[in-house]
Amino acid sequence: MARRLRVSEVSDGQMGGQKKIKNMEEFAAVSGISRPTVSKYFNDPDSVRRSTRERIETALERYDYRPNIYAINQNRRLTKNIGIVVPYLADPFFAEIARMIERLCIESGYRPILFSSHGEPAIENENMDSLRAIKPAGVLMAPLGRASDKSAIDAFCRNVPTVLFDSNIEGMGEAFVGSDNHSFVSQTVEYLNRTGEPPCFFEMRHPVNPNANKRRTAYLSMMEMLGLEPHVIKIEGSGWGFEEIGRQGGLGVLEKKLLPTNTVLCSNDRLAIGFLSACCEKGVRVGRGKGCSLRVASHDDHPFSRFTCPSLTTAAHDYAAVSDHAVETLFRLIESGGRFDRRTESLFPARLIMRQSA
Amino acid sequence: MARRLRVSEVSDGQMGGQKKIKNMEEFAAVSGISRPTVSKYFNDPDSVRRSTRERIETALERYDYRPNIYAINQNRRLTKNIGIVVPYLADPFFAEIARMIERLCIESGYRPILFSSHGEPAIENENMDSLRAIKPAGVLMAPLGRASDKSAIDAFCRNVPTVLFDSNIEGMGEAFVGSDNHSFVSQTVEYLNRTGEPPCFFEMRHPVNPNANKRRTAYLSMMEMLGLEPHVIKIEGSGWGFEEIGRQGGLGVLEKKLLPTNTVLCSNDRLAIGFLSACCEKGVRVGRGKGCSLRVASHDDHPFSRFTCPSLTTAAHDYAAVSDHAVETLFRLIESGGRFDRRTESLFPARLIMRQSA
DNA sequence: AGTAAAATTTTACGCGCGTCAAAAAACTTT
DNA sequence: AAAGTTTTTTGACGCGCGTAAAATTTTACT
Repeated sequence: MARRLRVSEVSDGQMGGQKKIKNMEEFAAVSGISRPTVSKYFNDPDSVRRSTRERIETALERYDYRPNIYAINQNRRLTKNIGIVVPYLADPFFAEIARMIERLCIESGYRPILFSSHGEPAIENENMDSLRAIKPAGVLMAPLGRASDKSAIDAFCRNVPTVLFDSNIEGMGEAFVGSDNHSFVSQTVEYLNRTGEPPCFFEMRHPVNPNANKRRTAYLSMMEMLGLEPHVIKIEGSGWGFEEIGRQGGLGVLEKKLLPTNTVLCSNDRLAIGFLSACCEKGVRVGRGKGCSLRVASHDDHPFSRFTCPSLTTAAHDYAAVSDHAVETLFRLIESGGRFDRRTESLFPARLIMRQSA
Repeated sequence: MARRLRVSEVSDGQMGGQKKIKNMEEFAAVSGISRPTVSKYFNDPDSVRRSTRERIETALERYDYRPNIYAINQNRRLTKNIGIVVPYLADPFFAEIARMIERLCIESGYRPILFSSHGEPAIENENMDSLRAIKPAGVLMAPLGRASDKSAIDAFCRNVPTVLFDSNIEGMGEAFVGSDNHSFVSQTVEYLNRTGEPPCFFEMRHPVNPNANKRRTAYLSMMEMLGLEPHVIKIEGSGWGFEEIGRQGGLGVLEKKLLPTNTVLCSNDRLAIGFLSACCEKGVRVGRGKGCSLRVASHDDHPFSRFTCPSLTTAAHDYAAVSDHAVETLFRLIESGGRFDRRTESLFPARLIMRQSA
């Protein structure tokens, strides 16, 4: 009854390694190792003796067996899954950062699983439900922000080891990793002020993302520090179609000539892309050369901002640093059993990218 | 021994529904239904009597229990997972179509899982490995194209019910759903020719995507049909950074004045975005108005093409039709046991979007 | 060679659920 | 009310693997 198979019994005669391995039992038999040891090998190849490891790996080449992931996850207390949640995957910024995070997870032997909330709180909640179902070792989450169901996120973070990134929600998750908005704005404002008229600040009246608020605050304090009068232009619109909102808002201020200066600092690149589109439509030449009546700058270094007309001067995220540190923090969190003694916030500074628009 | 728990034994006294349910056994106990019947309910709520269903759902409200997904998938012969593979998620076109496909899958009670190949064949192969591991009911795959490891994809499609979309690989997968490239090109060429000089065709010398070849062929046959002399401009560059490739190529042809006509038809929008960026840099005014020396059009209706300067005239995919039909085809395939009698190819026509660039 | 330490094998149980067959109970029909 | 039909319950097995304890083998070391 269930006695262990011996090599000779499962040998495939003249087929030479064509036998299909159904489970770890059979694979252990053909590799001449006991199943528990094989199991140990798959959990950590270095935990078995070298000669054992080599025998397993030899068998692995011949029989291509892979442990059933569902059986593994059912029995392990912690899976190797890592959830990644971004608010809006159609934004190349998030696609890019998700890509870097995925790669780092894979390199460390984890299985990243990517979710997008598509800008909708209901989907964000669904994603958290899906995440609970897969019992991840940890989660890296960039929340929607203002629209998020705060209590749902809070409850989630209490159950699942979570590191927030990009967009901070006070007190939630075991840590936050993001960009230092003050660094972004101080560099753009300083540069614009040094090379021309001081900028007005162009943003949505009801931004979905908490970074927007920090950027406005930073703008105001920067202008005060420089002894300049701030001007904040708030445009209408809701949702995640920032380019269109920026375009409509841009058409509005250009038509009504509401701009107090010849220099516009947009809260983020996607808004700026829309604003530049509006300038083009209105025949307003943008840039710092002669013949140009307007300078436009922004924040984020969105993948497309290099290709706007004119190319967009902006403050760049340190994508690599943010994703590296977020992943590293999550790994530390997992090793600490899912809890930190205190919540940490890590902010990375921006790098000014000077292009043609300002 | 393992005798069934009765309600009274698991009642939580005065806590009123706070007891944590560990498994289906316990949930069956508190709902007063046997475990096999509860199991049946979760597989198909309509397969149990109405009164039974209501008792289960009442208990569900009080105790929020969810079956362990790993145990389910281990025992079911077919999971409810559906794999979605796109070649490059940082391209908003794919992010958009992935979003639509995800939604359709969820609505039908499946669990979509999204993978991006990030433009690299090695990752595409890794993704197929990951997909095998999760034993999906079916897979919707947009392959990399020319760079794909064809034999790996072929082997994969033989094991897993797969529908290809966007980019066709002859004979692989049980079906293909995509756009009709001829429809795209015939509309743009016809329009450009009717409203001005006939276009030259601007493309990469070694396009990664098979649609590019079809578009060139369509351009040539269209020009022949109209009795016009075709001009194909092939630019260098490799990889998935199409905008930068288009920009470099654009700078090249503008500097060397290689354009045979004042009208350029780009193979795709991302190339066109780069080309427009080059025009801007070179001070070439693009559009159909006076003062403009160049017209530019393209194909895809990329999410950003509305915001280029000037906005891009292009031929739009029928995103909805392609994703609808791809998902529907996959569901039919799953119901047919994973095989079709013959491979079908479904192509959807384009819609011309006239904007400012041509 | 002898002994202790480390690694492996045996043996056995458990995870949470799908699924089956037979028995019991609940509805339906005339 | 009896017979027939549908649904549920009971009891049991299996899925593929993690894991623990005890027995055994291998390795390292004095």
